[in-house]
Amino acid sequence: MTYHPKSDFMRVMIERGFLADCTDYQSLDEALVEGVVPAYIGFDATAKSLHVGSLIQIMMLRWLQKTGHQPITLMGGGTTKVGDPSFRADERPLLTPEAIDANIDGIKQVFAKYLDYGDETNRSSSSEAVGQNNKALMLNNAEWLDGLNYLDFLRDIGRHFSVNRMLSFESVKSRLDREQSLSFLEFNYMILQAYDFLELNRRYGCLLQMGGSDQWGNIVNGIDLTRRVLDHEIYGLTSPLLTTSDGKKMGKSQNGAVWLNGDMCAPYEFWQFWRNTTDADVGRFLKLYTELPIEECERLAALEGSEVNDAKIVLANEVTTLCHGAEAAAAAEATAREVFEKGGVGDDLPTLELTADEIGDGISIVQLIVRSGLAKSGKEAKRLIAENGAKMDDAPLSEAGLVLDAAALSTPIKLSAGKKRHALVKLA
RNA sequence: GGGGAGUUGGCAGAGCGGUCAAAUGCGGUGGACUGUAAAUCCACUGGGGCAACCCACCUAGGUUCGAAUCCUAGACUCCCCA
Repeated sequence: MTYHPKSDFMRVMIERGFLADCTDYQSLDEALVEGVVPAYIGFDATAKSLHVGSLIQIMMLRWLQKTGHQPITLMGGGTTKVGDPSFRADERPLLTPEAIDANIDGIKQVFAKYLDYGDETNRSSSSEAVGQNNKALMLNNAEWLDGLNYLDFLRDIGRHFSVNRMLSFESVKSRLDREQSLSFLEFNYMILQAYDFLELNRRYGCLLQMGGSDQWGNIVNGIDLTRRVLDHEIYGLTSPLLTTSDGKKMGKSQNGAVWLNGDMCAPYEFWQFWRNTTDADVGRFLKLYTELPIEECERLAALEGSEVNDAKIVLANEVTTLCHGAEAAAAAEATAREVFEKGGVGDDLPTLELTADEIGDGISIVQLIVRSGLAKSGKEAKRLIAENGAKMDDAPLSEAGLVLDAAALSTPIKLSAGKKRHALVKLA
């Protein structure tokens, strides 16, 4: 990167590794110097929570606000009804409108922790707020997509799109090359997303759309459309698509996706995810996911040998603090130290509470392992036991048929799967 | 509208009447080595059940002593022609 930005925002993006590509570095940079730039990122409501894969976008919005600009979080209430086909091998199952609304409610919760939306009264404010402050805006594209009239839309918007060009986008090419079907419904997604950008520019003066590099095509479409319809020049900026250094997709743990909502991924598990970062990723992640000064990130990343573990603890603490608060981070760290350094138990371990009713005459150890989340199925639990990977209070379980009664559970027991995954079981 | 090909475990992809829960690769889990790292090596890896055992190769029927494999109908996908 030879470009030297004048704006704080661009400087941070470049320094910290957020920048994959930008449609026009210089003009965007100048706009950022001149005044408050409203910028948006869209989030589709395909699940009740976002996961760490979206954290990089959230951090971009946070930096945007920190450097004096206005973040707009756009919920895809309308677009989720269509489903983004970009770089996907198959069609997503269609979600019901109710499910989408419920997902949006879940997703919204997390943003309040990262962005300042101002007072309730300001939150839904319209154009009035724009340019006057940099309070974040929470919007939903269902607002303008739900009521669209098909023919009007085709005539006003559709005429600006060339199917030839749409087919040439990398995001759908692989799908077509693999001879997988791409429904007309999905094919329209990029038009709707482009229209979002147009509407956000028209209504809120939004100048910039950000997103992962998989969104490049969709973003560029919005820029082109806005130029044609409104003759406004607006910008796009993408972040690299993150994989860990060992080539895996960002954000998976043994229990699946690492969610940002606390009720779907406990702070302790969240903390563990970061604590287990691969050595090679520590520096990169510190810059992207924490707000520690660059020099500090680099110092920590340079630690040698087992000392990088200290850097990983800092990383876990910082990221967990942003997402769940300082208290939760401290509790997670305390539990981790207790469990891993002393081989004991900690309050923050995933805990399964059973009522006397549930136990009845006794409950099998296999069931306990499954219900505490250490195995996905009974078969898996039994396999674990057979391979000596399952432990109860640190003693290997040898008997898969073991049944525990209420008396055996009168004091909490610790179940372990391997060396790293632990859970507590106790009476409610 | 007509013709052809296909649908197999988390994914990719073999199998084409019994020895098939089903090759192989990826992914995942456990173990060894370590630093709660990476790389490497070893093992395991469809589901339910404490177990006996049961369910399972798109769906529903059928033929067979016996079907993922054959037949019929249906659903979905891809290709070619109009």
